[in-house]
Amino acid sequence: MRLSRFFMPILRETPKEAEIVSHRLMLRAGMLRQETAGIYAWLPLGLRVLNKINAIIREEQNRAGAIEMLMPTIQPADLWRESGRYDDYGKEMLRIEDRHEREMLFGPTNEEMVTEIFRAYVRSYKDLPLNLYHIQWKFRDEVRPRFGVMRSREFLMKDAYSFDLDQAGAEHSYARMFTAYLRTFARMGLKAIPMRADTGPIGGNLSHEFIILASTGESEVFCHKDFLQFDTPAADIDFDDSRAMAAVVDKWTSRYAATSEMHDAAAFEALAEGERVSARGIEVGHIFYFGTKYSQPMRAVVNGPDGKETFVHMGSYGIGPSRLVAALIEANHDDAGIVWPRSVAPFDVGLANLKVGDAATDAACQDLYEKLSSAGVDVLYDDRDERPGAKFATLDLIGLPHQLIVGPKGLAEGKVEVKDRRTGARETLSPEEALNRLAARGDS
RNA sequence: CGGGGUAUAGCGCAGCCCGGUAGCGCAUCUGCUUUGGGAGCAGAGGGUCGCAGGUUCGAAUCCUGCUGCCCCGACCA
Repeated sequence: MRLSRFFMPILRETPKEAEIVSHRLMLRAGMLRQETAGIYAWLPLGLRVLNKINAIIREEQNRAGAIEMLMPTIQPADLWRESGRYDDYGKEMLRIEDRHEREMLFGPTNEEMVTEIFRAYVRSYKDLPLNLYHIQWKFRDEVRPRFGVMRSREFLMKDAYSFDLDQAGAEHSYARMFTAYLRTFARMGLKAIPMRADTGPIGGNLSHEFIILASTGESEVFCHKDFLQFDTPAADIDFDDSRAMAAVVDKWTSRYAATSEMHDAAAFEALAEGERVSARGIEVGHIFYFGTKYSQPMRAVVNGPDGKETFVHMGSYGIGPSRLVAALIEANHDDAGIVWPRSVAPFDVGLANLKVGDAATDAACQDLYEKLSSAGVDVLYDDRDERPGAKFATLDLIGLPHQLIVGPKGLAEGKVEVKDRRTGARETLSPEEALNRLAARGDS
């Protein structure tokens, strides 16, 4: 992508409404535009990151055996009357009336709808286990939206719903998602720690929040330092092996970990001093097992092996991709701007032409741009007629993992420069060496 | 939902107390010079001063009402 033809409205000054660093940087980098309180337009750069995150989530959900679908944002109120949540949910639910004066709502979550779909088609235990997920916009009319997309009213959510014949099966499904979540966050370069959680309005009796550690996080968390060294489950782990799945959950729940709401100070103090980690955290995922809470009132039943009808056991599993964009920035930034982990960066490489209009520099940049692009490297080519300082500042702000800096001074000696955004390390290389270096990184 | 702020050009702000033809910086446009860490000079464009009433010869400024947005708390993927 040529920057001169891209739409990336960066700001030099921070809009005053932005309080936390991720919100400030998202506005400054031209990723996001607030339309009204808690409702945002995703500009091209922001959308690229959101899509990268979604792609990782999809891969890991699919790997764990979940199946993607897409349910609507607007739902009929009657569905929610069946579960009893239409009245319970309160003012956080955005209620709408259509032209026929039918009561509708903008979905804050999808347990009712997915249960309705399930019961319409599934009759036999032989079709279980089943896990359906989608990535869809949700609306919760928060009393006080704040911190940009960290707590917005409209937000994107990946929500998965599992259906099993009994509790043992449901616990296996829970463990699959637990494992998938560990892998998902690890692939984004995040240290996510599962913490036992309240089940809230979703209901149920087994639940974990996945909290990532970030110095600017919203809430205080306490955990054993072993979590920082635990290995992420491998990509080839057998998700159908219920023992292997249970082992993952056992391992990742074997040490103390709690948010401030669930904190047990005595238990934490019982740990040796060197084992205690208290930090700040951001909730990026939340999983629930809630048994027959919805299948019973909504009559989602299957015939078991014994020929009798049984209410299915369900769980639901949420990740907020839009919040993750902000959380990733909270965990990855410095004074100059964002520092994207490779796996979610909007582009792999920022190519800075330091003297647009200089024939040799233009030609060298064009050549590198074409060769990197055809090698599968996603390049943002800054071909604007700006001074070098402005280009460096822009590239640092938007945080692409690598900068390829090409100017007449270097070219006179046959050299270009490759800068690593995270470490700041610079290498002076020939264009061919730079190409090999960056193309190799594009593979992983 | 309680408490506190704030609203003037795309962004950041001054002007308001003490009423008199709306200003600064950045950004944008034109020209020239410049080009390895947010350039310089010269010029230009851009605002029904959040909305609605009121007071006044005259309101960004004073008064009344409303609305948006932000922050702190209680609540949350």
